[in-house]
Amino acid sequence: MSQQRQGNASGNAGAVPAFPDLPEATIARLPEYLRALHNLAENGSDTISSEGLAAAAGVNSAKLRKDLSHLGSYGTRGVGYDVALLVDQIEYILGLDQRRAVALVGVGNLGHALAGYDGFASRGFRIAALFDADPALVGETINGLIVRHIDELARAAVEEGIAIGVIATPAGAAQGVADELVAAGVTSILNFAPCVLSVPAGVDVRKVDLAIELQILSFHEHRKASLTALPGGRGAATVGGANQEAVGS
Amino acid sequence: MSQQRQGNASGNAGAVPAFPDLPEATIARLPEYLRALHNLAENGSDTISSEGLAAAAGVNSAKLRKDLSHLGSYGTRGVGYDVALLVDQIEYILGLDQRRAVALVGVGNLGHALAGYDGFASRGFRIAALFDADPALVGETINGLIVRHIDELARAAVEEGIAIGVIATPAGAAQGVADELVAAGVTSILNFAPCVLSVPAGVDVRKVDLAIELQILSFHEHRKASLTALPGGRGAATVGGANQEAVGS
DNA sequence: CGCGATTTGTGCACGCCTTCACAAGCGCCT
DNA sequence: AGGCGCTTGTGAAGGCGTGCACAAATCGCG
Repeated sequence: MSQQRQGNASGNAGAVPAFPDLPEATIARLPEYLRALHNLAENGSDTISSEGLAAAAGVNSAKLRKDLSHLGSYGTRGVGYDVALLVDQIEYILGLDQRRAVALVGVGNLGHALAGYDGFASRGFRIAALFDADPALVGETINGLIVRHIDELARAAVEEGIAIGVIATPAGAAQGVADELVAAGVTSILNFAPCVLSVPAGVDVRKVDLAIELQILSFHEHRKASLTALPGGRGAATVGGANQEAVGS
Repeated sequence: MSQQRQGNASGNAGAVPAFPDLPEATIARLPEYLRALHNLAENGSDTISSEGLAAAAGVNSAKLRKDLSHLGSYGTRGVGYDVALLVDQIEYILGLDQRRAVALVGVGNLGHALAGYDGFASRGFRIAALFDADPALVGETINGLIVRHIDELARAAVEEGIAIGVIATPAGAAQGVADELVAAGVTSILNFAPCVLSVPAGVDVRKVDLAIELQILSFHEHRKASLTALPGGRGAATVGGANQEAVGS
């Protein structure tokens, strides 16, 4: 263990410390740990055991320890992890120390809510610009930001240093918007439109489809119902574990 | 292959056909296939090859074939899959043939948008009731539905036959709402609040945290940036594949 | 009717992730 | 100073999911 990070040998002043390559599954859980740690810090905890943090994040402790060990972690045996230090570590790894600017395209029903969602601001992001193709929406002010026409995307992206784009348009418009985002230099896209996006290599896309989540739940409902209906089936109340399946590939 | 399903031996008239237990990963992809199939059906396609459907759903064809084979699927070698038949199959498995009633708790910023999101209605769900704890919001009409006070949840849940609940409250209120949902007989919960819910066995919880998705993208931005900054690092444009990572455990 | 082209369904191997179990390390108490 | 209890970090095993590559099956055409 004890990866680089923290005063690395080469006289290089901080920054760019030969990036550790973490398993994707671990990366997807880091934000969850971070949230739990922030809660703990607010409650005045200085240190936390893997058991305690795991409970707060909804995972088992072995998984948590292995995850943290991947980033050359700083725990003390017999004591636990230093909350403040761990927060800094994870925020650094996730690149949250720099407040990233996000462009949101599509301020219809869902986009409007996202523009006003304070969970972004409170967790390291700044919605820097809003766009829409509908002239009726352009000019409207949401949360102190003016909705601009999508044609201004390229210019605004450069001005604001935007690297992440959020697509909240109807499915039909999403691919076009994605192309424009990529052309404007955006290299990460969060897609709420129910469709597959095609983007060049080097651009990351994550998709969130609200209906799909419900459909997965519907499957489990269907399964549970068919089990209880079964002649010898044991009751639903005791079937299956209460697994808190989190989203994230 | 050739699982049960479709005229099973026992004289059982349809319904409850000894539920096949599919891998979770497969279940999470079925809704994606379903969406692609609906698109194809609208375009007038009668049959589709695994290659074609895989492209439309953004996965590789081997994976798609294996997924479909798990549900004792109906493809014809040399031809492909019957679109209409496959739609029926998947909708049956997902339990979408019955239009499921959903209760939405919390009609603040995000909840308001979810209440108006037509993607739910168009994909097999009916938002049957809206709830909030804030008296200022109770009584408001959204999309033809009146917001009720949360105390009415139990009664409404029974009346409407609600089995799925959506939590769109602040994190602090989420656990309490979850408890009330469970008490009202809800056995599946979609949680948008950034916190871990604790529920009894037999209740399924899926979590969607919008900020987490951004944080994962932020990590990749950070990684890409540190690679390009590296002395011998190859440019960002060719680093990493354009992997369309979908959400879902 | 037979043959070739095409596409499904799947056996198999590989790699990732999870989980267990335990040695190593640290602090505290005597 | 020494020992004891607690907690981390990790080696190893097992399970799950992915992707390849091919045999089996079906259609269309001559």
